[in-house]
Amino acid sequence: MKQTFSKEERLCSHRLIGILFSKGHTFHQKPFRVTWKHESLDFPTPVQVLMSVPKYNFRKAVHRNLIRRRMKEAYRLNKQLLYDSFTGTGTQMICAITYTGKEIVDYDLIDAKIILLLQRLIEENEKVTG
RNA sequence: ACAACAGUUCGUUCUGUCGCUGGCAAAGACGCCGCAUGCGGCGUCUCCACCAGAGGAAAGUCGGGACAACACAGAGCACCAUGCUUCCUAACGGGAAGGAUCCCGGGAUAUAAAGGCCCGGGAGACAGAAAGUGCCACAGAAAAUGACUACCUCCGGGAAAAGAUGCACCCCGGUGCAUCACCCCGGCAGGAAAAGGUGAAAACGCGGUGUAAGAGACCACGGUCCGGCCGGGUGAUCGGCCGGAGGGGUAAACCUCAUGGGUUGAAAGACCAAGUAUACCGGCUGUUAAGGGUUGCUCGCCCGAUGCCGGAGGGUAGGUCGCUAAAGCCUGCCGGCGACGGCAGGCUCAGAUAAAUGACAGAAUUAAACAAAAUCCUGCUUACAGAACUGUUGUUUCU
RNA sequence: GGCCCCAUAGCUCAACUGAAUAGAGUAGCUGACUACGGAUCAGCAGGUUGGGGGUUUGAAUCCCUCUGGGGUCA
Repeated sequence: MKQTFSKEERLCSHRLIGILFSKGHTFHQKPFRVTWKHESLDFPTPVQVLMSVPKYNFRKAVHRNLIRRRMKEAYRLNKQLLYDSFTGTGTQMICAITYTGKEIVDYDLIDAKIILLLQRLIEENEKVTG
């Protein structure tokens, strides 16, 4: 099981980010807000994701970096759950995870909540693919 | 040894597993080219290893630059900034050393007081108020050509018991009249700035002479300011002598003087690729031009037929460079009180572009403070657990 | 990343080039009016002028610095 998090797995295109936030679907998972949309990509990876911590809640760059790195770490270690549900379906997805909590949370809690929202995304993907 | 203050330096480390960004070269895949047909070259991608990977403040964006574009010919006005001296620096509103002023503490001398002198510590945007304008509430006579009270002179009036002088009468000490002094009231009069409750601030301080009353009007002592000469110092300035002045404060009020500043900032800018609309509406002009050109204005300057300007709208939002070898860092020596500079040797130390330093476990002391590069450098300011060193002061113990 | 602006009573705003009690509307409290409430009338309270420092006799105002908030630039 690969645990990498390379550039192809991150959402970098300005154009796709604009499409995602204007036309994507949204749900909430306690400290996070998830925006997702099915989209065909130029890369073989099943999902492209971006992580964001808004400046409104965390004024200092150090705190934003800390939370975003914990989110990235949790996604990197658990993303195989999501990838397994996409194998063979041929669909691709773009997704944004925004931290909406107002205080800094430990890694263990972030890890548990990331697993929950990945399972929700798997359900949404199965609705489309049947 | 402990505590306080000041300054300087550092500001987590190691091991294992997984992961991120850049570099490097070996290997593999793909594409192109050359031919000697399975080898070479070039480009892109992947990738085992290996190497490097946030700060003293990276922050605030406060000051100054480098660099870039614009119109980097030029002139004037306006505007802005700075303001003791010398030095450091690429430059600065930064820094070093010094000077004067002010404040605090102590001491000596002297005494009417203020002040000055010596020692120690501290502070500040520290040019000019003697070029001009404005302002200085309330209180107070008055806040800057000072005159309200009180004072003096002059003028007018009043009062009269007592005073002085002169004249007259009675007749030998009295009476009457006039004038003066004293007293009171008044004045579009003058003098004076000494006393006066106020105020943040009151027209050099104090003592005398002087005068109608007074006053730096004059004198002694002291203090402030200006100019000249002599001496010390690169200079600010200090000391001495001579002459003069008497002038409230405020320039982080306008202002004056001196010095400096063109404007805009890497979303600057250069190149490549892709794509769209040479469409629509309104306005303007014919070469001695309309109009335009990231300077506040005027002049000047430049562009100006593939017409220009404005409105509304359409397209793109990818890549390369700028982008890190620099006013660079470390060590040693030399010069300088110091900031700093010079010489020699060595080193190469993030370069991302939705944006990289993390997670977990263990150990050292245990959980480690403040806090994240975005073109770069330099200073300032602000935040900050802990550690080390140096100096000063105080207390205690030992010799 | 650069540039610019703002902060005054619980709320919305004044106070012009410094002048001594910082003012108005609304909200609040008390009383009057009313059978009760609203409206109205009278009165009261409410401010470290975002924090700190400086200039000045005197600062909401002028200067410096910090904090918080907002705008703008391909």
